[in-house]
Amino acid sequence: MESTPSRLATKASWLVSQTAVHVRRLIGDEFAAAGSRGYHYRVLAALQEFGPASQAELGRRCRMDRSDVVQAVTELERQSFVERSADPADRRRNIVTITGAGRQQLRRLDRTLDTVQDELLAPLSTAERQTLVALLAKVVKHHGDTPTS
Amino acid sequence: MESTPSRLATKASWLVSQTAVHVRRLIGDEFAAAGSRGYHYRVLAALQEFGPASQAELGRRCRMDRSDVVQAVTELERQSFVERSADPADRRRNIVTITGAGRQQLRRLDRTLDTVQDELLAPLSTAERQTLVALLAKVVKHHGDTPTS
DNA sequence: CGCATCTCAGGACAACTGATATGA
DNA sequence: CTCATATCAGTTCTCCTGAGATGC
Repeated sequence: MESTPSRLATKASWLVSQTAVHVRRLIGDEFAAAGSRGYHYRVLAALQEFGPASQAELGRRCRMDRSDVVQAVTELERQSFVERSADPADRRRNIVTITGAGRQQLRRLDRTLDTVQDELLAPLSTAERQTLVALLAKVVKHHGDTPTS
Repeated sequence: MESTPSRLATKASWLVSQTAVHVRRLIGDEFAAAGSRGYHYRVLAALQEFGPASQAELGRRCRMDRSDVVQAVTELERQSFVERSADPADRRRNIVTITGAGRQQLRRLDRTLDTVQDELLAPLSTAERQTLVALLAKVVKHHGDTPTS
């Protein structure tokens, strides 16, 4: 059995990327079977938690590009998971609202994520899982508060 | 300031993916400026550490698809960072060898990765960094030993 | 024959860029 | 005029699939 170069095995960047690969592998098929993908989940989750929002708002909350929001909302609209309506107060904006079916889809995707969480962190103890999540949250928060733009 | 949905902020899958985004942002431009990308680094690192290898072998070590190895090696060959030669013992195989220029490029990319490592883990203490790397290594190892194929 | 290797063509996803139109 | 919003078209990167040609 060939082993991974040791210089890679000790680098956080490699480990993070590889872990992300496993996440995508675990989630990918399940989400696809549900007719969704990562972008859809993010949008639905933001709408559920913060209520109706403009697309620009969604982009900032979900850390998605404006153009990807357009596409995701269009697809979600086609699936009747969200609704787009003009904002009377600002006619540039679309107000995006989650529907009942959208909430149901979100619950379904949420269950998938919980299952994946367990599979992904299978080799870790409960304490280790909490530690990992806390450390990653710290890293994400730090770089999230110092955005590229 | 809009905040991220809390259901995302506690999920390991989201945190891992977002961290991977930051990794790619930090590495991306630097690697591109050096005329390389992640796949190139992996191949060079494997060659440096284990010596000349066939492309199939490189694929297994770097966790890369066979078809991506072909492309990466072709590009590295064009940059004179590796050399391809037929294996006299098995004429199906190409023996890929790293060149002097390739070793130099690898050192350059390695320095970049070290810098990125520091930036990425900036908000963590030394002990926390070690913990994070250890936990991620555990996860990657677990899922690596249980491959999809 | 089965099996491994290399190669090519192309798809899916996430992230991103630039240009354009419109309205505050 | 400046700025924000929405949209469209297109690129890059990684990961992955299927098919073909060749050689063990």
